[in-house]
Amino acid sequence: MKTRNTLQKNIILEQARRLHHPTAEEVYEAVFQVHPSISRATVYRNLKRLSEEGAISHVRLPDGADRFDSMTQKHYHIRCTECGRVFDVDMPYFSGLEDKIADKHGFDVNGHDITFVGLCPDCKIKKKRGQ
Amino acid sequence: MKTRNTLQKNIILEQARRLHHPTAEEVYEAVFQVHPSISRATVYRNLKRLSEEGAISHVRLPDGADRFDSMTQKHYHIRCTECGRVFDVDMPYFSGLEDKIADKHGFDVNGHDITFVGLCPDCKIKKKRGQ
DNA sequence: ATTTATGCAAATCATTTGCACATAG
DNA sequence: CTATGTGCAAATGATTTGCATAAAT
Repeated sequence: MKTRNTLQKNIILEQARRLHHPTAEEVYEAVFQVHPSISRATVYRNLKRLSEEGAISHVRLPDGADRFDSMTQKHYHIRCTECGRVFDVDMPYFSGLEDKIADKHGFDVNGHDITFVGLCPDCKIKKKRGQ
Repeated sequence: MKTRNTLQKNIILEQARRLHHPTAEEVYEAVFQVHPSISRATVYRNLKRLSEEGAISHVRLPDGADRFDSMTQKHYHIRCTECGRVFDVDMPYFSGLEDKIADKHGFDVNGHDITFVGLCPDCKIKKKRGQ
């Protein structure tokens, strides 16, 4: 099946790129501002297609809704336990990590993900203020 | 609030420990065999309590339902992309990993998780047979 | 006796799907 | 023209919650 170039798809890509690790819902809200007849299903479908086509990447985290990222190279993420926001981690990617475990388990290891959790700078300040 | 020792809680712990990285649904099914009046809500509530109390650990993965693990020390997991089963990874825990990123982001980093994905030995065989 | 836990059904949250209609190629 | 995409509403899957009743301390 060849994929088409629709108005909706373009706006969704634009907003997914403009926002910072948005969830599908956040993309929906942004697209809604400029194209109010958009439906959530269209946003979900296009985010899926766009990541299959490699225009964005689909970030699945161990908690909460999936997010989308304009940075398509492999890298790690950190999630704030307080506000839930997600940031890129500036740490080199462990390209050799898979090989270290393959033999021990008999798995064909295809990839890995590292997710850090912690308290982001903004939430640290809010917490300090609160007490 | 102090937590009570109920029949249900004991059976849930026993089954969660006996099974291998079960989902809540798998625990429910196992408990149902011995105590058919069990409700899913009770299973979810007790798995949550048991992991808060440290009897089991709550494993959140970037895909699919949460799982529970009798191995309560920190360690990594690998998930088969074909059958979805989860296994422990026999690789030393990176205890110093958080420190490496803290300064660059202003986060208070509290932990990390590594999830590997790949094809498990059983699914490798099934795939080979299928073609 | 009092408080916590259970079972049920309904609610919630993220995401997917079926289907009739619209539109890009 | 015809296949692919859209919008809607309903379905799905995982998990949580409100509430009346039951059981543990």
